Amino acid sequence: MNEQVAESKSTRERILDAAMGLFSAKGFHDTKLDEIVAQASVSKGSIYFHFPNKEKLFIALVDQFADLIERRAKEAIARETDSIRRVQAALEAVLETFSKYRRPAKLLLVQAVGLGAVFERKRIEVNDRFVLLIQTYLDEAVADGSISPVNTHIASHAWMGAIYNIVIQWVHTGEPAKDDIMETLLPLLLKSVGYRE
Amino acid sequence: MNEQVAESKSTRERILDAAMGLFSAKGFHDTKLDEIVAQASVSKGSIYFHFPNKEKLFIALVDQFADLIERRAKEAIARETDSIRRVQAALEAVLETFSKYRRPAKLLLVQAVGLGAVFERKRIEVNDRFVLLIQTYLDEAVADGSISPVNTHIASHAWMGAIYNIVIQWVHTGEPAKDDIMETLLPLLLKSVGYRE
DNA sequence: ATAAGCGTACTGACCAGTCAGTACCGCGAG
DNA sequence: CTCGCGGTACTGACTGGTCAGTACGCTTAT
Repeated sequence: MNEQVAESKSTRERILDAAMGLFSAKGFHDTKLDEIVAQASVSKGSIYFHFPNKEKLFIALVDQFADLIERRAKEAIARETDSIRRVQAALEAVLETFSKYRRPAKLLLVQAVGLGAVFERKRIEVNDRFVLLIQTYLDEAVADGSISPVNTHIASHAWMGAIYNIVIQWVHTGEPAKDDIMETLLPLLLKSVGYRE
Repeated sequence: MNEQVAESKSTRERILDAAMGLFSAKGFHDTKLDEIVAQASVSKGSIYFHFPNKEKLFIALVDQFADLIERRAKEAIARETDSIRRVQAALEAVLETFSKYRRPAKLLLVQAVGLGAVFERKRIEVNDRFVLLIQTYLDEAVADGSISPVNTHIASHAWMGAIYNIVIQWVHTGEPAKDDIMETLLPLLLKSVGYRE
């Protein structure tokens, strides 16, 4: 079987863990492969056995976390039927997931920005995935009259930005606390599209 | 005199111009000093005469643009007396300046992120400058009753994020058009803190 | 003269990526 | 059962290109 004994995860996982820790803390360029080698207690060749290059290793981490967030959001949405509650549930799920996984959050929101063209496209792709998700349910909410008509495309981009910046702030300073975020940001976003609770 | 003939700006400016073009398009790491040398038609020695190193050259560009934005915002604020109109004027000025200077906008909002610790601190410093500016006048607006009481700290961070993300989107795709941004984003932000026009 | 301003050729540290080799396992043939 | 075979997972010393930064020299203005 491909079971591993308790003290040692699979090599691939050890690499991913170490890479996540280092990339999220120091960024892509300031993290040397040799540091990942040391941290993960694997050999350099081993990294290149599991990943084609440093860039793809980084992207694998981004994808992994983006998938998780999207899955959580969709699960939360599936649990609700009312359109405005779906929006709310998705927001909660996203914030919940970000705050639960601080290092991946930093990787996705900070360290994945400002690297070259390849990463740029990735970042936009991930961003657009979430924006589209929000927009779908905002449109639904407009259609059934829960909120006033707005440009939902701009609104959803604005929402993503607001969420990102608050989470980035939280990632760096630990402030504001998770509960404060939920209590302030959620109503703020809902009010921005004219929803009265 | 240190006047230059019409066709050639000062060397320092030519360096800054070329660096702005390249950094904003390709990012910090993907821009080679030799490319700046070629683009600016100056020598490498010349760059190192005017700037201590590549990093400081980049930071000089960031500072230059951040200063410009802050100046424009403060000018706009000075022209108004009513607190809510001040907030509005500052927002307009910031968006106006971003949309007028697309390349510097990309430099500040995209390329200055995800570089190492040094740049990180710079980015946070700049972000906090703007957040504080917004927060000051939001607090004023709360105090005089123009808007309902909210956590203005979180609100101003959320606002910055919303603005950033819309501008980033615009920087990449040219969409949404400047006027759409003004017409949609401004009311959206004001509504988010409970302001009724 | 002398120094600010600039040009050019050079250096050398750094680090992603390579590759020849090792360890170990399951499997089918004799 | 055991021996050869091939495949997978992994090792780590080594390489070679890249590029920020430097040394040093020439000019022109004062």
